[in-house]
Amino acid sequence: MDQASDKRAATINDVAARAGVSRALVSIVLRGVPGASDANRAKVFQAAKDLSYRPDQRARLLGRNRSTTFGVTFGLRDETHGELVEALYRSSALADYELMLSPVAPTRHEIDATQSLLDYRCEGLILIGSSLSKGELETLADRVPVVLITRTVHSDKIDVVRTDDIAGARLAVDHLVQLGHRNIAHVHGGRVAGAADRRTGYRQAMRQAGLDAHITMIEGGRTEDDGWNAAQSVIAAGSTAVFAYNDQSAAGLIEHLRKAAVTVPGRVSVVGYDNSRLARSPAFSMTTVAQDSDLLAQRALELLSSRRGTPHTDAEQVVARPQLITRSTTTTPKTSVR
Amino acid sequence: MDQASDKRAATINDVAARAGVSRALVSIVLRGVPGASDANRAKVFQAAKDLSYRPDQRARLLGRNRSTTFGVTFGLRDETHGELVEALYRSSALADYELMLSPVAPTRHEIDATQSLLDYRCEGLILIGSSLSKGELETLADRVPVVLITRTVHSDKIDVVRTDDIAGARLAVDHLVQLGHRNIAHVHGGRVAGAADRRTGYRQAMRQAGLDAHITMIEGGRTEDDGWNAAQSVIAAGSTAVFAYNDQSAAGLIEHLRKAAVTVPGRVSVVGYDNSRLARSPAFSMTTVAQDSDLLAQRALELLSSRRGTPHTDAEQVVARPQLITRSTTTTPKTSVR
DNA sequence: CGACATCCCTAGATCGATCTAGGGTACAGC
DNA sequence: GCTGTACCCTAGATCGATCTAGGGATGTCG
Repeated sequence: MDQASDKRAATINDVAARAGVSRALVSIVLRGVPGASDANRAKVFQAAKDLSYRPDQRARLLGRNRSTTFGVTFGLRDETHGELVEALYRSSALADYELMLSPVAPTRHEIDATQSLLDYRCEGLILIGSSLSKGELETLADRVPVVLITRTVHSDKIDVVRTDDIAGARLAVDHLVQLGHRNIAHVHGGRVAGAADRRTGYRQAMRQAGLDAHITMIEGGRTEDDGWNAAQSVIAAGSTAVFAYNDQSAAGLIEHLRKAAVTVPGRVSVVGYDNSRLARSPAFSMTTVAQDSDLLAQRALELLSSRRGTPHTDAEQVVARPQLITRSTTTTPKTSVR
Repeated sequence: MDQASDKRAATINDVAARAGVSRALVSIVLRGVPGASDANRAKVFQAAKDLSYRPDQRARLLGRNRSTTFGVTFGLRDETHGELVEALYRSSALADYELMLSPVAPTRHEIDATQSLLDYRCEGLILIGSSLSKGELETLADRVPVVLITRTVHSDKIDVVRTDDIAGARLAVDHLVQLGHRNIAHVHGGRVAGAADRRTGYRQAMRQAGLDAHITMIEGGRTEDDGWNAAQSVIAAGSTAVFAYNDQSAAGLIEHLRKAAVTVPGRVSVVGYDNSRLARSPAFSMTTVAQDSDLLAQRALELLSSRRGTPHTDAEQVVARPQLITRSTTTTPKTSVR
């Protein structure tokens, strides 16, 4: 009989009929707003339970334009994005927000991903590591509040929540300097979100340590492959330490160095970035710079919800402090160079 | 003026007014169904373009219960799930399906993930690597068509699309056998989806090669950590080759072996599973067994769309052929054991 | 006892689309 | 000229919720 009866799921009308009250009262009770007697409250709850009623989100969202649904774009291939998404779900469960996910992939452009979220009339957009242009971002921001995580942009329409990547890079380099390294190279991230700041931080720290002459920029990227490909240049440069754009590229780099019989950290120390699963895993146990995903997620949600309904006040930049996590891919240099 | 006017997005009424036709005609034109003159078609398209109109998905879905929206659950931490999701988006773009994503994570149980999809009244569910019980799956299947990818279950209510993991495991083992290995261990996946079949395939292949006596099961799992932790047992067992549950655990294993000065593939050959980014990357360049994500995705979508409206016919099991990809973590055994 | 506030509840409009049913034209065939 | 038949178009119901406005009760106070 189950198969026959549940052709359609129970609606609010079914619940109202069973409880012997009006549709509106059911809505009142189930939303938990005042305006119903205890007796009726109980009846409605019971009826809803009996019918295992769950409100239809499509209708609920359509009903009143305060949807409390935020759209999130993220890169399917990017591990750290996954961790941020997790953090967003954690935070949104505490508050009363619904999230809607829209992935970005080589075959799915970010602009399509955001469009799909707008089609559902999300009340706000969280873009993780966006690579949209400033113009595209502002067009979006004209329609709906937008918060960037992990990426920054100079615009008074767009809030940004990010880690201080300059400081993060400096933490990494300072750590290496304190260990005694001088030939410290940076395998950078190219045009990826955050890469510019990490380059800047690297340069600053090197200069402050009086190591201007040792500044060595090596072409890299986001992926293991990019790190792998950078290894030859690292060896050629005679570096005793490397600060990599992120953990993934650091991992590829380490693999290649070890394969070339350049031990890590024996001959070369490596610092990653993100404290991703890879860095935490005993397989790498990588010294790295951690971003506080939970904080970033929470602040992003707070910003969005504070924007709802309000007209453009000035955009905010929330900047979180990074943290160095020392593990076993860094040590003192074996042979003092120069 | 932009900021002022677009407080609300354009609706179908706005388009109708601007084109000087009825709401219904706009709907007809924009859905591309017959029943409008060329003249009006042009007018509607123009009006829609002028207003940069995009239909409201909430309303569209609510309108008629043929929603063509399929829900997808996937593990945020699982790389291969990401690749399947990508493949699903690729396939669904060709056909006319919308996908709605719902992630599973340590803090977000799969049952919540599916519930959220049902709240949007998705017309079908695609569960990637589900770990729900048969009972839970069947409860879902009573409400809406369900297709499992990567995981299997014996039920006439639930379609399954998967790779033949038994055959995949056999490919891996046969490859090692042909290279001359005899002490071939299996670092298995525990209770993870597909793990049982891979164990079975391993055992079958070993027996057929007359290697019953060398069957060695080593506790593993899905992650790099699991592979890392298995390394000691592999060494202790004196294996010259390992077939791992997946690429991630293979990667952890390889790391640990190399760290222990057990060269790969010099002393130990390793075969992974999934042909994930990790396996493809030059950092590992791993021999592995590939699943055809695009085929799986396409078949899953086809199954779901064929189920729409139709009552339960018998569930289907689509089984795809795996493919061995030989790279550089396998070679002939250096020292013939025994 | 009438005025007024409070509390509980419901009818009906509304959100923005789709779909059904039926109303006009225009043209062909008898 | 009448009927039939395409073809094009629209009014209005519908989906399932929320929200507004207002209608009884009941109680309080002068």
